[in-house]
Amino acid sequence: MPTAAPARSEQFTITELRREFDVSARTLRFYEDKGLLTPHRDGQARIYGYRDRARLGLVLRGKRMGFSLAEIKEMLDLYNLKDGQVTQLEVSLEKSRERIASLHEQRNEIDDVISDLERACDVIEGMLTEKRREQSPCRLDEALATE
Amino acid sequence: MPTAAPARSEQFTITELRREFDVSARTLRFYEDKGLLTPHRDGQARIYGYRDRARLGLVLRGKRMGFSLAEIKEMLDLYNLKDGQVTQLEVSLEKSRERIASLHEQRNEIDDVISDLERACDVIEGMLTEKRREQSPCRLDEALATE
DNA sequence: ACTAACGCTGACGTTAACGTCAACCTGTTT
DNA sequence: AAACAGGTTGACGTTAACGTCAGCGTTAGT
Repeated sequence: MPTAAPARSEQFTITELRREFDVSARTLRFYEDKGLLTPHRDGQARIYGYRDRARLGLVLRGKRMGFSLAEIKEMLDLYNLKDGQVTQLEVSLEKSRERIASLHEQRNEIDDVISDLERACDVIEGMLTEKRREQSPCRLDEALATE
Repeated sequence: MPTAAPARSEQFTITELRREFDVSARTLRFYEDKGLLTPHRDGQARIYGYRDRARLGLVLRGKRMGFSLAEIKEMLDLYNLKDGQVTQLEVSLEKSRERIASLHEQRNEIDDVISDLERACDVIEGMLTEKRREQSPCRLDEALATE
């Protein structure tokens, strides 16, 4: 009767996972040491489930955003409350909100950098059109002039 | 009167800068080694100008965004072309645009994480109100079982 | 003159996040 | 049986980004 779980095993070996996400096996084992992944075993071999696969995706996204593995773990643990006490839930809620706030800040900084770089692009384009117009017939002179 | 204005010197000592930005002196010297800052000297002592101060701000912003010092240096060098050759300008322009594109991606990922966390907050809040009313079992993992 | 504050230069230590390598097991193919 | 592909566990190496510490030189105040 308790065959509620789908017999369709959505399991991955370590190489499957590492190819899909383009990471090394060493990295996956390292993440396991750090508690970011928790595959079970078939004998000695690791077997990753759907959950681990999803978490790995989140870890890598976190990394692309510049978070440390410790920070990422903290964020992941927010999804894993299962049956926390009320106080634990409250703490998690506060942490989530802090994280959200800092992410908004980060977003704003990114916006700033983007507009900075866009202005820089405009300037470079201006320099390029100007440089191309003067066709530099005397390149040698210029080269010699600028020591 | 070719007197340079040393009266209100826009110069900073290492401790002034480190206090303003809350970094260590070691860090400032390290950034100098890496070519991110280029203070001149009064005898042995470093003297930072407005330019260095601005660059330091950009470096720290870049760090908050998760960039390595090498990447930050590349971005800073985009502001420093002065009078490059045409090909160099073209390269810089392309690099700037790539950087802008990747920043847009990063921004989108941040948005994704933000909405993930906001949903998690909603779920946690739901669990809290329910928990406070009665001692019912909670199932955050099922509630979050996105796909 | 002495000390305290501030600054400098090495040089070694540290942490995070892996890479690399050796040695081993294990099932499958040749 | 031998080799091979894929997996495992240590253990040590590496890089980035600093921290820390020792030793030394200059002013400024007492």
